[in-house]
Amino acid sequence: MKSGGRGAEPPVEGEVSGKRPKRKCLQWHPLLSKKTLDFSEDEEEDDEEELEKHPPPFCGKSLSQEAEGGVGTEEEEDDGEEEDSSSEQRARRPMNAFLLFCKRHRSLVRQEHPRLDNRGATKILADWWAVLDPKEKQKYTDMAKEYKDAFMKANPGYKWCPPSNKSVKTPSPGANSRKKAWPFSSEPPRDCAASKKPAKAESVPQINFSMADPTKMGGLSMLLLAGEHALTAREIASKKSPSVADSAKQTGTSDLCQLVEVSSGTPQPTTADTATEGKVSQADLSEICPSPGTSRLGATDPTKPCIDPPVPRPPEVSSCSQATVAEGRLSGPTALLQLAEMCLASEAKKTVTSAPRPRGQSPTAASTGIATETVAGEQATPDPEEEEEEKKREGREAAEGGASEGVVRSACGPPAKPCKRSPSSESDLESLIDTIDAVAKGSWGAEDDGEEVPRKKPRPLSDPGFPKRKSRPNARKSIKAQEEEEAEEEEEEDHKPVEACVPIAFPGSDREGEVPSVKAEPSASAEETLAPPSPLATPMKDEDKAAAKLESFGSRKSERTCKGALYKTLVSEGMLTSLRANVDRGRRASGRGNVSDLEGSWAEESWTFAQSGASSSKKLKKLKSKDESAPGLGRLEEEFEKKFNSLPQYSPLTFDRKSTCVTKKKKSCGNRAEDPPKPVRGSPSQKKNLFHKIVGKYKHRKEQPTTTDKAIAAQALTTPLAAQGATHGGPCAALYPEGLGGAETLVGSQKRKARKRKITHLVRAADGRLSPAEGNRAGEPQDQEEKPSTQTTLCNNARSGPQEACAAPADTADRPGVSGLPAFFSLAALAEVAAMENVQRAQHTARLPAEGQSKEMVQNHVLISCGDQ
DNA sequence: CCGAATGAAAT
DNA sequence: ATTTCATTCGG
Repeated sequence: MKSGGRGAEPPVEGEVSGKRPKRKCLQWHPLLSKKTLDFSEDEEEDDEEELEKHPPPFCGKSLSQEAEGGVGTEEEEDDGEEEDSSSEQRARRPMNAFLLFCKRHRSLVRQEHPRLDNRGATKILADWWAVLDPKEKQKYTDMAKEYKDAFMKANPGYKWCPPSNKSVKTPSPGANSRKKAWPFSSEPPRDCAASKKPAKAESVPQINFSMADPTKMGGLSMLLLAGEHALTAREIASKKSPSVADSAKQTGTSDLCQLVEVSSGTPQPTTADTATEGKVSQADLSEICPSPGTSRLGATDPTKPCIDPPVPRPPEVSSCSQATVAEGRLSGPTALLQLAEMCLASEAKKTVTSAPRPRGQSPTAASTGIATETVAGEQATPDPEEEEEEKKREGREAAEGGASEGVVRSACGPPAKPCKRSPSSESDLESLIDTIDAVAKGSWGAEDDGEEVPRKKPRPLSDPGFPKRKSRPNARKSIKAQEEEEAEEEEEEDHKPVEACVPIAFPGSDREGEVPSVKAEPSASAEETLAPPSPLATPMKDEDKAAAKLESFGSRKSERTCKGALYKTLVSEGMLTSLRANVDRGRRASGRGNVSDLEGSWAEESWTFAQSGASSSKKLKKLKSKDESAPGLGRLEEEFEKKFNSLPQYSPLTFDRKSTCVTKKKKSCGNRAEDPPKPVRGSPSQKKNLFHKIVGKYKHRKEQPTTTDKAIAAQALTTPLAAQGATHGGPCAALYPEGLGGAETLVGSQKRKARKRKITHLVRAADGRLSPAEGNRAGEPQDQEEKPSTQTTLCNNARSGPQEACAAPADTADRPGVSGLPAFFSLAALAEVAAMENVQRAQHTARLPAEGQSKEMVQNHVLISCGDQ
């Protein structure tokens, strides 16, 4: 249907006749995080957990099957036969290095160029990728490989292209209408779930992957994890050697294999498994609390179930919470929030028993209401309202994120763990988050994994008790000022660029940045996402900060506990369904340990961290939907995520920073320290190469320069200068020209030839330039921003070190293009170009940008010139 | 749902 | 050599 040829998508359920729809994929992947839909709410996550916990869960049939490879034959496909699942099941192919890169940086790009659409962003990303330092690239490549390997292990026979197959079928009812995000859910559930689920119920609505998926996920994830884990470790150890991958792989493989085996071992036994599951689902549910934890992690002991929640809850906290609320939603804490909510709910129940929940208020009101409630609850008693809250939440968890958090805090009571970490967070947000985390987490552990290792240090500050918001400041301070934002940041960077830079990245931050992806709310869009609810703080700052680093936080036990309790309650009450979402989150938060983890590095910590902070945070907030993804994927996802996060993220600044250094003096906004580090500098020769490259690129595609390019150019120019500026280097650094060697592939320049169908856009304009469409499309929108940004970049660069660059550009604010370019380009040439451009464009675009465009042209020319030189 | 990009795999 | 599909998300 649909127009498109293959389309099957929409029909998701629909079967398809179509060819292979992509839909079916299971997507085990971790990263996929985003997808998520919303349905997640419904499902019961618990099951997942439980299942997960059990080692062999089972359901996995599909999974296992795949893993096994089947029983013969082609794995996946077959499934289909068995269950339809197969159809759905098909896992999505693992992302390649570039995709990983895109995923990681797209948000940044978008941040810079809000107006730019994804296509444009993709282009930029491609450019970045092209110039990315080989080393950096290698990281992504390795990860991709790793990912792929793990994936393959998990799905032995996986074919990138589905055998024609059947199509999909499986109409899953709508579950995924959108994308199929979680295909698997549907299926598995069927098997396993079927039995159990029904009873429960209502939840049923569909999907669910509740059990099945999770289960699977669990299995997979474990596998993956293990594999990754192994790999990672290895990688870390020998990060240097290129071949690492292989070795790692092997190692990983074995581990994975084992895991796989384990899991697969179960496969057939579906029955048994199923039974188990079923059990779990229902029976266990009630008990869930303990069981999951226990089973899940042997190590971790779930032990005390809900202790935390009840306990603490200092008044102070409450105040904090309020503050939090005020701020709006923070992302990070989402998980916490949920947890809190859960806790709260549970408490409430206990106390009050369920009460009616009015819920009348409209959503909007809800938030407010909630806040109020929260407060009230704290002080006085939990009222029925709380439940209301739950419901509301349910309805719109996302929106309320902030509020909920607050609630959470109060409810759960912070265990008091003081940990704050935050490397860099600066803004209130951070502090808030930290606080929350701390509370929630209680124990936060270490973070992570080997790769990231360096940074960690969560040094807890002592927890002074949270004096309301003040805590925040204190915290910050104590931590050291990361937040200082402006000034401080710089300094910090200077101090330890390296650390800061560490590729590792900030999981949290990342997410934040990405979060926006939530997609659900367009309106909210970036701003909201980024910006904290409360206006007060500068939104930008927050963003930056967030982006900059927020880390995650994790809360495990407490949440878990809470969750368990809550869960129980809910279950008993039947609310489970509704809560499910929450639970998820909670669950997620709790994260269990999972497996192995051999070294452990990955394991708990990672996810812990990931989970709460990172992943959930934003996403959840906005939509809860996201959760699901998380839940579904669960740890696996998280791990990947974590790993993913560990990948270095380069700041756009590098390329271009919009910011405005000028505008704000502070770099605060503009700068985000995000980027790493890469010192990079290029030698002249390198530069030259770079230019060549660029030139070539342009030749091939004349497209617009895109920010990147410009940036690059700028960079190149500045580079030398910058070199010293290393400190700052941050900005410049990222990409370094070096790469060219060619080894990498020249990809950048030559974009893949257009497919026949696409060719259209290739048409050349009269001038010879690219077709207007292209040029315009990308160019225009970006132009404005780009231009400035470019300049900015320069400025920044300059700032960093050399003033030369700056000076020039600064002067000519007007003509960015020209100004930016270094003197050495022939002005005349530039001028001509510009003139031409202007003329042409002028007609078109009247105002604005004529320059901008011209600039582009100019740059191109310039570049070319350079090349020649 | 297409598309822009890169890459891996399949055909 | 070409085609699929993975991720993103605005049109």
